[in-house]
Amino acid sequence: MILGLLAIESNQSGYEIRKTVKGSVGYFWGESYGQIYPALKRLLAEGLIVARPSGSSGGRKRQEYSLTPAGRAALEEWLAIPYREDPPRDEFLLKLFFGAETAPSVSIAHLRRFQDRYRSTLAMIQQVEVLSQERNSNQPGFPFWMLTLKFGLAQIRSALEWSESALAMLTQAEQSALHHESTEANSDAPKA
Amino acid sequence: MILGLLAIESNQSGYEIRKTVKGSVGYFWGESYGQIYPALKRLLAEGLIVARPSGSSGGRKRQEYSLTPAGRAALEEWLAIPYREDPPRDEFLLKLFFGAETAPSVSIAHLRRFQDRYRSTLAMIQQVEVLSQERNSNQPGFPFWMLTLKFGLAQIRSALEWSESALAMLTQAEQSALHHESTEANSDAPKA
DNA sequence: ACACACATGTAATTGGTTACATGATTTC
DNA sequence: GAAATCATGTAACCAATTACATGTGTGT
Repeated sequence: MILGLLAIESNQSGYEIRKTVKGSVGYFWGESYGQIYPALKRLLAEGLIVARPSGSSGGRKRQEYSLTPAGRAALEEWLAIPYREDPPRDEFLLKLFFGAETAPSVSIAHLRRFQDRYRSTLAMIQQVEVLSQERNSNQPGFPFWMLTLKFGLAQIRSALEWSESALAMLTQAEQSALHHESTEANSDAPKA
Repeated sequence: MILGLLAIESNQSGYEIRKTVKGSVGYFWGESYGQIYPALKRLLAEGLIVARPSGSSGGRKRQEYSLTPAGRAALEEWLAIPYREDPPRDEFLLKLFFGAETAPSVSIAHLRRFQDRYRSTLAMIQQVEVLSQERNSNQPGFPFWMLTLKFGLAQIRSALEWSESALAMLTQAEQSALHHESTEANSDAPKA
């Protein structure tokens, strides 16, 4: 990822890379500082990037990195390797799968959280789309960036559609459960 | 996950749990033996499950596990905790994102691989759907199982749709690239 | 006789997060 | 002068895969 980002724009610092990530590949690839800085050192040691101190624009002294020819080659080599997908781990789906082992309200809460998150990432991606179209449409990578972005949009939209029907089903189930309860406990006439 | 599976069906061995996983939650939650057996030991030590040796059905002597009341409580407690999503890491999208840094054929290859995989998981899930409808439709968990399954179906379908248009775009780009090459090198009249 | 499915486990290694530590510069 | 942002890094810890190790019963 670092090599790729430096290929698109060189002379970035570790801090900057982290920020660039959040604004571009962030929704399908995240890295922490604890990952980036050691990685930069390693890449430097392997001669895939070069460092250059730069007049501290912000706070501390800052290192800017760029690709070396070897780094460029390593990037292309890596790109050609078939991607591997690691075993999926979706805690949301797992909890939903076991929904029958607990109260319906629990699953409903998960679903609402799911919707909230997806709605906000949808908004974020749409914003990135607009900004990117304004500023990057002339860059060679642009078509590919749009491709990944469109993928995200499609996935999120289908997820949100699904979540609507899922939520409808669950709230209905909860209603009938409450109804059962209240008719059963009717003779007690509870106040709260 | 183990607690959940044992809640649905008790008296399962580690080996069996692994198999059950593959046939049910497999496409959104995977575990390896190196994860399951230590976890079973830990759960046993914590008193959340109990072991009982069972007449070796297959090869070696076999341990069957079931939930204890404490395990049941722990499961419900866990289900109530808001799910957390860990940082996404989609190598496919990352490689596609950097598509402009390499030959179009590379990205096309990734996309084809993507389609192949998704088509086969689609087929698998559809098969699970049919089997589950035949055999589990009376179980209390059934509606939730269908929910997660429908989610998978929706995601895969939208991914495949997207991949068609993406592939169309890339093959077109490759064609025009080839065309350029041949017209540019026309005076040389290459044979291969 | 051989392979395959049943069955359980461990060790090495990797990959990655989280929290901590530090500190300068800009902005309010 | 406080807070936010720029900026770099390390250490502790955890989760999880992979490969290895072992062994039996069943079907062909």
